[in-house]
Amino acid sequence: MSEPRYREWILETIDSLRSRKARPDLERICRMVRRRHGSDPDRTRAELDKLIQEQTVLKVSYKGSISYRNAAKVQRKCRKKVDQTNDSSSGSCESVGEQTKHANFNNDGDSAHSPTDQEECEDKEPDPPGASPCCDLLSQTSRSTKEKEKILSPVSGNSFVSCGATSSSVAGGCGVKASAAKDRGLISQAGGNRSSPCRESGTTERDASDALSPSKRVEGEDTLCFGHEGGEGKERKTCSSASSAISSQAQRNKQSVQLKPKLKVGAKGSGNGSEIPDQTSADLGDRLVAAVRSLSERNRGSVAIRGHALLGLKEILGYLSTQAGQTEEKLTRNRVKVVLEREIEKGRLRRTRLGHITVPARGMGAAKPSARLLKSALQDRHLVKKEEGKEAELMEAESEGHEKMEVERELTTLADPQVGVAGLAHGPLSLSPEMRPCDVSHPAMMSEEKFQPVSLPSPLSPKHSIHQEAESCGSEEQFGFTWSDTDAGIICKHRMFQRGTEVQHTCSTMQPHTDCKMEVGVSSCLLTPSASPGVAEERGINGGVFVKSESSAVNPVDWTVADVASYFTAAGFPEQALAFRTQVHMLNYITHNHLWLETKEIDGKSLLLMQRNDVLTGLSIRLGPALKIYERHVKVLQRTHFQDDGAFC
DNA sequence: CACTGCGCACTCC
DNA sequence: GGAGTGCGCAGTG
Repeated sequence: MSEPRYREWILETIDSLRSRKARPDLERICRMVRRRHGSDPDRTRAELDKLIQEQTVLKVSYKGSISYRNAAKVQRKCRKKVDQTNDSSSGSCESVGEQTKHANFNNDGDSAHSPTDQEECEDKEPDPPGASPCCDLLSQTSRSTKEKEKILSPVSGNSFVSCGATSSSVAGGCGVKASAAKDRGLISQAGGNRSSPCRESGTTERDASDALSPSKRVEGEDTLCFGHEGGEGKERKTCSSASSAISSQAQRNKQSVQLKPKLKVGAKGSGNGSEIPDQTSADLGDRLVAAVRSLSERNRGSVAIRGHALLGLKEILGYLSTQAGQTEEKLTRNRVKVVLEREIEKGRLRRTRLGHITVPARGMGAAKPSARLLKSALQDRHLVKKEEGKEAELMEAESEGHEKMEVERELTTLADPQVGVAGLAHGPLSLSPEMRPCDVSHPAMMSEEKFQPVSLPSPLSPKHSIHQEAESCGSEEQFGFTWSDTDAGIICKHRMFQRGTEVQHTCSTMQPHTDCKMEVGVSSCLLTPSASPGVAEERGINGGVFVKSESSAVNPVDWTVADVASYFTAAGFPEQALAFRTQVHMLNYITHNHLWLETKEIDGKSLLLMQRNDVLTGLSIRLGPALKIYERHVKVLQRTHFQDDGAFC
C-alpha cells in the first residue's frame, strides 16, 4: 500500500507536469517531488511503483517513452465519454461507461451494485471479436489515446505482460488498429493486488471470458521493466482490457481525492517529507476555496455578474500570496493551479467555460446566499430530469449575464419558508412508481431496537396520489413562486421566465388529505400531497415500507449526522454512509426571502434537501450506490417527509 | 540553472 | 475541428 502522502505528491506532480505540458516521466516526477517535498528519488520511485500496482498511476508508453498518468484523470475523461456514449447508444458493455462500471465491481465488490451498472453488463452476450470489452479498455483510457499509449502493466514478478493488443487482429480484437504496433499500444495494469483474471491467467488464449479480463499474463512474452524507465524500449504488447482495473482504481482514487484534500505545498527540506502534515494540502485547498469566496465577495458588483465574481488564476494567486506571507508556504502559480484543479474536481470550485473560477452554485463550496444560487436551487429541483450538462450550460449562461434580471426580483418575493421548501421539493418529490415495501428502519430506532416494522399504506395509495399534468415545468425557464394560503387551499403563483418572457401560472392546490393536483397550463408543479399531521410513523424507507418509531427522532428532519449515517448503514450502504457522515455538504435552503447556503455535515435536514446531483456527485460515492441511495432512500424520504409536512398542497 | 508557461506539431477520432 | 500529448523554446527567479 502506497503511502497516502506520496500518492498525493506523485499525483500532484503528474498533474503539475501535465499542466505545463511536460512529459510526466520518472525523472521529472522524482525531481519535482524531491524539490517540493524533499523526498528521496528512490523512495519516490518505490512509491510510484506501488501506485502503479494499485493502479492509481498508469504507466504508459507514449511515442517510445515512458510516461505516467493520473488514473483518476484518465477515468474522469472517460466518464465524460461514458455519458455521451450512454446517451446515444444502447448502453452496451462496449461503452466506456460499462467498462468503467465493470471496473468498479472488480475492485470493490464490497457494496451494493447498482442495477444500472452491474446487471446491465453482466447480462450481455460475450462481445464478438473486435468488440470485446477488452477493447473498451482503450476507450477507458481515452479514445484518443488508445493507439498512442501503452499502459504498462505491473504483473506479478514486476513484469509487464502483453495482452494481445498489438496483434489484435489475431487475438480477436481489442480493436487496436495496426498502427498500435508502431510503438504504441496499451499494456494493461493487472492490478497487483486485485483478483484480475489477467494476473492469474497463464495462457495466451483468448475466449469470451478473456474478453472480460483486464489483462492477461503471457508467459514467455517479453516483459517490461516494472515501474521504471528501464522498461522503455523493450517489447511491449497491448492489452486493451486494462480499463476496468484502471477505472476502478480511478474511481477509488477519485474518492480519495474528494474525501481527502490533496496537495502538499511549501514543504521543504524535510528529508522524506514525513513530517509534513497532510493538513498542509488540505489547508491550501481550503484556503483556495476561501480565497475564491472572498474574492467573489470583494468583486461582487464590479466584475461580478449577478453575484458571481469571475476570477482568474492571477487574482486567486495574488490573494493567496498576500496571505502566504503569514505562512512559510511558497505558493507558485502552478501549485495553486494544481490545487485549483483539484478543488474543481471536487466540486468545491467551478470553472466557467471562459476559464473563470467561481464558487459553485450548489454543492460544496458556496457560502453566500444569492439570487442566482437560489434560482439554481429551484431549477435543480424544478428541472429534476434535466441533463447536468445542460444545467451547466445554463449556469454558464448565467455567469455570462445572458439572463433576465427579473428572475432575481422574482426570487426575492419568496415570503414564506414553505415557499422555499416547496420550491426545493419540486423535483425530487415526484413520485416514483418503483416504490415498494421494504424493511429499512429508522436509525434512531435501530440503535435502540425499539422499533417494529409496521405495514402501512403505500404512499402511492389513492389517498395520496398525485396527478402530474406534465413531466416538468420546462427546461429553460426561470421561475419563482408566491404562495398564499386560502380557504380553498394553498395558492401557488408560479411565475416563469421562459427565454425572457414571463409566463405566470396560478397553481391552486388541494386541501390536505385530498388529492394534490396542480395545474399550471402546460407546466405542472408537482407537489407532495399532505399527510396526516402529527403522524407518529416514521418512514424509514427502502422502497416504501414504513416503520413505527418510538424514537424522538421520528422525523428525518430531526436526524443527526449520525442518524443519517446509521440509516444508510442499515440500508446496506455502510461505505456510502461514511460519506454522509464525513462529507461536508453545501446545503441550500430557502427561508424568509433568502436562500441560505450552509456548509455542514449531512444531517436529516440536509438529507431532505439534497438533490439528485448532490447525491450522485457531491458525496464521492460511486454512481451505482449513489443512484440507489437517491432513488430508494433520499428521494423517498423527501417525498414522505414533505407529504407529512402537508405544507405544499 | 532549474523551473515554468505555452506555441505548435503530431496524432487520432 | 476537437482533444490529448509533449517537444522545444522563451521567460522568470
